[in-house]
Amino acid sequence: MNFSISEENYIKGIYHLQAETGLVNTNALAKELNTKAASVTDMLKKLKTKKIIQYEKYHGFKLNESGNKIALLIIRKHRLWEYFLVFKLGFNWDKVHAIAEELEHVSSTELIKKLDNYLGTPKIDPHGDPIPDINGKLPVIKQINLYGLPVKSTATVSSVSNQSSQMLEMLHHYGIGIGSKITVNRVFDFDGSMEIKVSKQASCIISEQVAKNIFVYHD
Amino acid sequence: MNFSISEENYIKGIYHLQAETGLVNTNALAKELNTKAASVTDMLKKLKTKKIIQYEKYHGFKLNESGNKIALLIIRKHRLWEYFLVFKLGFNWDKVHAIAEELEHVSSTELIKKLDNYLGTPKIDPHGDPIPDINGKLPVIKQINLYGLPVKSTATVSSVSNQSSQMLEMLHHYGIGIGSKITVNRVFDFDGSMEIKVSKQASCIISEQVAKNIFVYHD
DNA sequence: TATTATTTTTAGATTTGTCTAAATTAATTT
DNA sequence: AAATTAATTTAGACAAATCTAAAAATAATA
Repeated sequence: MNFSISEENYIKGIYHLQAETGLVNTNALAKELNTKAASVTDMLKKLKTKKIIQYEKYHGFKLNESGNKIALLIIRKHRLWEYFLVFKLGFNWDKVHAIAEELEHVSSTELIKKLDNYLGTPKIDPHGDPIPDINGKLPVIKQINLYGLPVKSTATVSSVSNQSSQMLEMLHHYGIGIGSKITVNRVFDFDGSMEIKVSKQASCIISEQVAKNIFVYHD
Repeated sequence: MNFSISEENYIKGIYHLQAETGLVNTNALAKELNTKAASVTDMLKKLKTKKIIQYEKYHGFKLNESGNKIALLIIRKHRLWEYFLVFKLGFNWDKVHAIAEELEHVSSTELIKKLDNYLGTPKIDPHGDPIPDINGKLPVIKQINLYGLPVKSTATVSSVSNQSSQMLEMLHHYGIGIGSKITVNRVFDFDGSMEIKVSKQASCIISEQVAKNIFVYHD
């Protein structure tokens, strides 16, 4: 079945809200999509006839199985485009959302297949969110602490627990960001500092404290 | 000023038709855009109030100066995306038009700036059509015959005069396509055949006849 | 030039997505 | 449990883009 851009935005909106609350209510979705409750009700009727949602008047709604799959495939497009914008075009990760909102509605599935391949089928987007696979399955990403990563092994940065500006400044200095590939060269027993290699940069040394705030996953 | 996707498509349609005939007529544009004459008339009124076209009822229409610039900037987006699809994602050049039709309506100008830079500001798209610059100026491309290209100089393939399947088969064998970079190593006086290097492939030899059907431009 | 044929425009309807205001249902309080 | 408040839906309107059918203007031809 085919969906309009507006329908796709509603599906995505429901997906994000139901993750938090199970059943979604009209006002919440209206707020999420910057629209009015009456518009939401109109669209709910349409999505119900298209058999994408479970919906009882006055009693909330949520995506059904096929609705969820559609949502995940839209999110897949969104996150692949974000990855492209950041790691190929050089955008900052905080500037790409609005552009990806537009790109995600380009319909060609062949395009997304080739884009995914071109990017090396990444598992995580520049914000640290997992990228659903071609079947709409979210990858299970075992995040481990960088400090626990064995010497000589390589992993990808997926999140950072401390989001303070001081921490972000450090990370920027070391050239570490979500998606960076990190290899541990050695750990110094004296103070727990680690010598690591970030992507294709020269090796550097980070403190135990910094390492413990960085989470990575094996590819 | 902002334009809807539909308005952009009309502007582009007028641009392409006026190149051939000067003034465009309603039926021709309706055919070009797969729509009805009445719909065209409606849109013409709107484009006239937006001061994009010159239009006298019953007497044809064409883009004015600002209309032309808008058209060229849309065409710029279209051709940059086509270039991306072919040379980065690996699409065949004959499969990319429909996808670029969608991508060209993504609105971010920063996106196009960065895409252009990422692609190396190409001057010509995979179909051999020139790519307007950031100001909507079409590059003037001096096409010269590959056979006349001096030894040791490099140029980019822009078009092929013989489009027969036999010719295309040859070009495919040599890995030559629109956009390929060709360096002339030497020319054999005996039969006029040329030793050339195509992009990053190993050198090969093509006949004078083949060379004379290939047109290139200096970057 | 008068008539016919073609092209273009107008008038009015349709679809999609949206809105406001009023009505209905559900939830909360007294 | 009745009254009040909040959430949701309905009714009806609107804008954008499209269409069909009819009217008007232009072009072609006898």
